[in-house]
Amino acid sequence: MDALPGRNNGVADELLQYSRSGDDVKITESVFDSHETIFFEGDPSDRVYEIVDGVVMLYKLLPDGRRQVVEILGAGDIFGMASSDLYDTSAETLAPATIRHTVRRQAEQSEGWQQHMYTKLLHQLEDMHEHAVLLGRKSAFERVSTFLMKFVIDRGGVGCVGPKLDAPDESLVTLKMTRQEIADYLGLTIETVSRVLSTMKKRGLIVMPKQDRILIKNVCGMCHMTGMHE
Amino acid sequence: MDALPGRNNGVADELLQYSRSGDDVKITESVFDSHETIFFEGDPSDRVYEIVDGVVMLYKLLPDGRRQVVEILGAGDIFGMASSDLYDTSAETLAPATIRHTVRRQAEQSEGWQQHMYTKLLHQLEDMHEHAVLLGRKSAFERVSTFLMKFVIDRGGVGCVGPKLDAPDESLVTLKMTRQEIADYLGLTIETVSRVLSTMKKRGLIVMPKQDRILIKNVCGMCHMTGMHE
DNA sequence: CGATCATTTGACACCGGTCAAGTTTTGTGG
DNA sequence: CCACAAAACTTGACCGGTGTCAAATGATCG
Repeated sequence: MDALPGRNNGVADELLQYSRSGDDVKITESVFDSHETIFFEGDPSDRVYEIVDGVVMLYKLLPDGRRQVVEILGAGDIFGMASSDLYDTSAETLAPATIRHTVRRQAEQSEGWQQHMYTKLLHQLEDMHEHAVLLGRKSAFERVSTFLMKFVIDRGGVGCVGPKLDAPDESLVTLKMTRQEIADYLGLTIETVSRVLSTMKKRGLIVMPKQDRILIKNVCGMCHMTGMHE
Repeated sequence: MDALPGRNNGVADELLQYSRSGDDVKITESVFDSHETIFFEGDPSDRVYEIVDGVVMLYKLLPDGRRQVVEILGAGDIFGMASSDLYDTSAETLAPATIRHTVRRQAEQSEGWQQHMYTKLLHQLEDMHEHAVLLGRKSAFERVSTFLMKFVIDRGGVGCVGPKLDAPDESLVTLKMTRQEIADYLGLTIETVSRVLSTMKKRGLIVMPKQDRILIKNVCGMCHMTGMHE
């Protein structure tokens, strides 16, 4: 999966910028492989993280093992803030990632940082609102369509320009999530995700040259299957 | 529905406290009846609101009318912040409410306000994570149980003390939402909510002296049906 | 090339949605 | 306070979309 389009995939300099107000603030940059755990739900929330590059998912587990992926974050996004002294989710990379971290207490003492967080958290909250609609009210087909559209840049949003006329309206999406992770994000089972993709293939809506490459043949058509248009 | 337990139901003085940094900041306090709309999704997001008293829901609609209630807010909670210049949800009172508002641009210019928002938004985000688990992974029975437990103060949380032994572990909940609103919050239909409550009644888990009064006969037992314990 | 894991596909069950009555509650006017 | 209408809620019958379980197929990596 490529970094999510839409906002701040630029240089990740927020921690650097805002943590300097203290005296000996240490910023550490680490490289993670794909599917490495950064922290677990319930761990002491003593660090905040910023994604320089890569993809990270936040998820929660129920005691019987059911999992819900609650957020998918990309370059420029920040995570690890917590309202208690424990993380409320686990964090795991979905793709190789470069991630900076610093001490949460220090970051939070910086006024500028908290102001920056205001913007970041608002975005995250609005994304969660949208995702709640998906989880609570959309069919399996609509969920997968919405998911695929997330990775099509500059399309499907409020200011969607629509397809260029008399040109194929295609877009190639490269997934960096397994079917299980997609299912856990969309509130479905792995089998349902697979079946929906197969149906889309059968109907000529997508082509799948590899399991993790999906060519959307008609972006505008796909967009109208998300339940969000018309 | 009573104000949600758990955090900041005290005096709502945040707007007052933090908006004073500008010179002629105007704070307006209004009284709303039950089921009055405060703003609609897509309206210009020029005000921020603080609940002094009452209950407010935020919801989103799909074009075909499907509705998802994404947040339920009580005294001390703040809403109307937006990352764009349009509200991403509609806001409507669930109970008679006293609500303060001020100009968003003015509030956001206040450093202290943004810092305060950091804490507020973190809480809201964590609530949304929890709600995503409910919407994505819980059965109808678990959803309704979880919903009812929201209104039982000091129980079911991480530090749950459990029931007092040799005493009935009861709790009376007064709902301020219609079945339709509960359904739209839990991602169910009105009929399913009704059926689950009837089943709980049949099993002696609850007593319903009125449609909006639910006496939980065994809080600890109810808590174990939320899917969150063992 | 074989072992292992991920994905797809099939058969079937069942939870929760849909549609359609009933029933209870609420609100209004006399 | 009652009569009536309207709204909210409950209940039943039925069905369809997803989940479950199992097997087959395809991908990946020594």
